[in-house]
Amino acid sequence: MPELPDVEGFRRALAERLPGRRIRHVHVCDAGILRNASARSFARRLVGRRFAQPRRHGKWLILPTDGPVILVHSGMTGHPHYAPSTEAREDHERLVLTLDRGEFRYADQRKLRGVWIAADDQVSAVTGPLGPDALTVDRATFADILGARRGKLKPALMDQALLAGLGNLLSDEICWQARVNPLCPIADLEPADVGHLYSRMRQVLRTSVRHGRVPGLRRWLTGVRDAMDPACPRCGTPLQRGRNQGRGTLWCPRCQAP
DNA sequence: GCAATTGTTGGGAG
DNA sequence: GCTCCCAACAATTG
Repeated sequence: MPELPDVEGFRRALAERLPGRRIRHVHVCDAGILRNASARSFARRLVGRRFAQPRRHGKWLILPTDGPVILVHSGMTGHPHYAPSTEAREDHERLVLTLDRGEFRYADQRKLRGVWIAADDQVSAVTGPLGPDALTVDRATFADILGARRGKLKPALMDQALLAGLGNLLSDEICWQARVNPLCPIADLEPADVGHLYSRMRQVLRTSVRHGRVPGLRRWLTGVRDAMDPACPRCGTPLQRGRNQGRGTLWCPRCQAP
């Protein structure tokens, strides 16, 4: 399910357990999950290392050690987590690092992304270009990013190289709350629209991070988007469905008139 | 069987 | 170069 809020939840949970733990043993249950190393070299480079404080940039979870850095991208179904050694494994557990106390585990049903290893100064070579993190970007930078972009709003919000962390659900939610059409050309936005987008983005992200995921609140678009014939939670108008970059897009034709 | 799903990537079109 | 769209990746669900 991961978008930024999920990954931030993973990070916070790991931050309480991982720092200082030493890696004793590496068990790669499914080598397909390792994207830039063999199971053998992955293990060789990590055994004996000690975890430091986990970080996050957009949807990337960054797990530094006193040696290399482990990079996790959860795709749609990945779940990095800490567990006591005695705790039963989840389904689709792909990687288990036995620590001096407990285990770091990575479970992932679909394996759309996975796990990378890199030297500390090679992180961006793995992640590729990333814009500022959506949770901490300031208002002026946000406006500058949109101002420099030519096309439609939603593809820009979802472009990780522009702004890191927003996915399909969050982008729709933010546009709806800001009452801006997701397919609107950015050039047509008023300065006030950009301001609303920024404010709603902050609010949506804060609330979502508090929930550890994008919540399906009744007064949010997320609360109705899986309904058969969803209506706008604000005005009751039947919502409109579209397709954008192969993903479902949902908006209110009245509140978000193009 | 078909379509859809909250992730990214690469190729190709305009 | 920028922007956008599709197919692909994989597994499951309606």
